[in-house]
Amino acid sequence: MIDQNIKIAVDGIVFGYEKGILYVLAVQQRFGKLTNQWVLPGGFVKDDEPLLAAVERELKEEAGITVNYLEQLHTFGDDIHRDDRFRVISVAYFALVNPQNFVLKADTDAKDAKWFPVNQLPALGYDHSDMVKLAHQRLKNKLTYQPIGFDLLGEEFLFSDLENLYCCILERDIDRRNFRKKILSFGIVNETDKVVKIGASGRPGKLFTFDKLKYNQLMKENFQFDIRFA
Amino acid sequence: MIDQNIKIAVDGIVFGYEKGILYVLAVQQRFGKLTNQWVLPGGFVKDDEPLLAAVERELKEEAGITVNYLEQLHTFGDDIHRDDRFRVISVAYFALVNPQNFVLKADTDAKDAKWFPVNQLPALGYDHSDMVKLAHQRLKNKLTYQPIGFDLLGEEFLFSDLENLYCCILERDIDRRNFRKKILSFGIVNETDKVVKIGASGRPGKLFTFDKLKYNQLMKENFQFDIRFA
DNA sequence: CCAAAAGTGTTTGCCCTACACCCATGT
DNA sequence: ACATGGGTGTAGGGCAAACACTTTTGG
Repeated sequence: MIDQNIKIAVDGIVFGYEKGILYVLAVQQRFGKLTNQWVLPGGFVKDDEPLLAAVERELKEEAGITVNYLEQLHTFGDDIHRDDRFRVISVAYFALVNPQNFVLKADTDAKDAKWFPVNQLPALGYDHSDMVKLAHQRLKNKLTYQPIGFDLLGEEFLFSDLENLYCCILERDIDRRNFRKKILSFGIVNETDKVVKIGASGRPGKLFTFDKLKYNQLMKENFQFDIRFA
Repeated sequence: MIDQNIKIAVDGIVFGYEKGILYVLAVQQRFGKLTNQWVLPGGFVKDDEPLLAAVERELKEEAGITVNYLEQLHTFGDDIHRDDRFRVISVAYFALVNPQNFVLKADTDAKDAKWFPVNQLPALGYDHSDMVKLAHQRLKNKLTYQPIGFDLLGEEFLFSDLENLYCCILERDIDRRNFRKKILSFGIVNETDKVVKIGASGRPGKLFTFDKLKYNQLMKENFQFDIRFA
């Protein structure tokens, strides 16, 4: 048996989007040296637990959520003192969720769980602020070449929601007509016959749904999703 | 202290390119159950060793090489029996090297170290074949949006080398004129005044060098490297 | 003079960009 | 009727794609 004394943890950077604001989920620690400090949800991996299962469990336990999209981001293990108790290597996961689907609840190790606007995030414990920075970059990049924006929206959404999401995350203006034209040309959203009105006034808009099956089909045929606007 | 009994390892997927063929580095195990089995270079992380340092050390020890490019690829830890002795999580690294820079030598744990053409790679031990597949995909993708092809070539190279590298890795034909035009338009390669002739006949070609400084400068100014040809 | 590889411009068509007005609803 | 947000078409320019001949060297 190898003599090695390193512990392994997972952490989740969970993004949520609502009404023009991008949020990140953080939890407040209840125990240990960093009590009351805000950190990312996460924890140690169990001996017989796959990494993915570990993140999913932690997100459930610490904040009561189940995500729409989850992928491995990066493993943090170059700073051997990133946790000052003992050596911990953390596998960070990038996740997307529609915040409206959940009421946050902190049950196990977390005192509190809360959404923070990305741009008003307090300094987090450990190297978690770096993780958020990296994940935020990944989100920006990935949004342009993979249809992950839909995982931040509900099942049904207005075109303006989608457009605002892109504007907000990519931090630039988008031409409404060109955007709609492009998305529709992909053929991966379906128009429903429902119309809704959001604010107090204004014309109601049609609801759309993302057609994941169609997207998967297209991917097999060398389709390339790509949104890049000036 | 947390009760956890998981070991952590690193593995390297090292690509080399020479004369129209893409190679991967593998080593033959000298000890243990998988003796004589080909696997990727790698090994356990030391308690006080950053992950990056661990891969670099293993590549040096097991094959005597130092790479041009190294980045984290993915952490393999979902299959809890990927190593059947005990639970091991492996952080896989993606690396590029110019094979002409090194004579492979296997000194420590490895019986032998050898370059295999990617398309004629034997089945590797553990889940290392999956790692190679993933790394190969990463290489193909990254080649189109980051100038990492240069890390597979020597300091000086012919334009035809670069072109063939792209052809070979992306597995499609490239129009020589359009390719040269595009690369030159980026302004990230410099023409030297040297000319060399490769085969027995044919017109000698000019040597070029990659201008990394210029590239880094351009990156700060919102430059986007991008090679995608029909 | 023939074979082999390097070097070089132009035309065409498509897609991205830019841009402004009408429509449906609530107050 | 006005304010608010939804919905729509077109013209021009730039860039990528397609394409073939000349040059230099060795045998």
